[in-house]
Amino acid sequence: MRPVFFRSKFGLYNLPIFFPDATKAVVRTLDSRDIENAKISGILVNTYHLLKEPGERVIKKFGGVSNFMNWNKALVSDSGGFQIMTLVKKIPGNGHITDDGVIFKCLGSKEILLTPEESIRFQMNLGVDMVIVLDDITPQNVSYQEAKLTVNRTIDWAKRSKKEFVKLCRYKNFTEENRPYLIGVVQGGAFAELREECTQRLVEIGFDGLGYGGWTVGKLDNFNYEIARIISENSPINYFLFGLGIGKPHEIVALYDLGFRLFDCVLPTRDARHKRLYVYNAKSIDEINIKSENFYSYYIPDKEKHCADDQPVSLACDCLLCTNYSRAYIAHLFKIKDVSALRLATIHNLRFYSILTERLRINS
RNA sequence: GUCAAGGUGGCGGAGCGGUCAAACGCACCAGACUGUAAAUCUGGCGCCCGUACGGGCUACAUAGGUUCGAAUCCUAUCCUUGACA
Repeated sequence: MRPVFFRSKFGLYNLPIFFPDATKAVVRTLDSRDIENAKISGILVNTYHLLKEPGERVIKKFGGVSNFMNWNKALVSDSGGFQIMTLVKKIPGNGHITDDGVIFKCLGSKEILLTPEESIRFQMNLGVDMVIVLDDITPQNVSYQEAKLTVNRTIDWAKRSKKEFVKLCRYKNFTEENRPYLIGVVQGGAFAELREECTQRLVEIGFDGLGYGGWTVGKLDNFNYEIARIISENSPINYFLFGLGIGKPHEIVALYDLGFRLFDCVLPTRDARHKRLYVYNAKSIDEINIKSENFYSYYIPDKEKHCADDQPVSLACDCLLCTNYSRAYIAHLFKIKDVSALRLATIHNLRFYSILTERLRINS
């Protein structure tokens, strides 16, 4: 049986969990109480971005991210692997990758050297409940040989990460019961054979779980569930399977069925800021049927036709927005570009996702 | 009443003889967003036909005129604003 709890230093949390991305130790437009009030039980912060700002010195002074942002629930950090993809590989001149690690030069700031060991060490200092190893993401549309190189480097970095992790756990006197989780990340692009090999070799190294990055998935509805299945079938049953950067609500439902229990994604928060609110096609939370084909749709609050709509955004929602304000009001707030629109919409979309995980628990 | 400046697409506002269906901005419409360089980006936006390349029609206050050609020059009229009476 797949894990049913996630152990945090603040307690146990039921799975599945959706972690909104609080990349720079903030879910954009929200404060930590807002996140809690959306019934979110965990967030994900980012190694690269926190290393850059506010930097290790500040985080250390607070004894970790939880104190820094007064967040008292589950906390996960990402390794910076995704930034290797988006900030270095995709933008020539922004840095370079070697077998040792990666150097970020971007955005006029000081150079940041990130090695697998450094990523682990920094994440341990963040005080997170789950640490993710630095990986070398397989870009889209590369040859088998190129993909193979990223897999090899990912494996090599995973070994070094594990070694560093064990060393630090010993140094910090962690026990098996209170140490953070450590998860590896599977690469190999769309090559099933490479994905299988990568999964098996990571399992040999030994982790608490494996991540499957959403970045390399196909476009739109062509989500590569087959790769997810390969990872699931080749990993131990007690492993956490983490859908990194995943995803749209129906993708989460589908991956849950494949054994995935942890998810993080910028979509609900970014979409909220871009005026796309998620709405369950149901008259109440109890009537939500996530098994149905079209269990949700979007509400775009900038349409003129909504300017006088006195209904709530969603009847199947108990968030701050839906229990207090009309569609007309949120449309108005967006129209006049008041920042409260972003906050209310973000809280709403996060509550949509926390309801989604609640429904998954009920249905399983 | 005299003089001056002006009247451009839903709005603001460029253009001041041809490359103008008219820059740019706003508004509006459509789309994107997946381990956050993102409160962002892309496309459309007179009417008709075509998926598109494109073609046709009507337009820059109104009516005339000059010119091969006018949103752009001239005349008259009607409005707007300011100054002087």
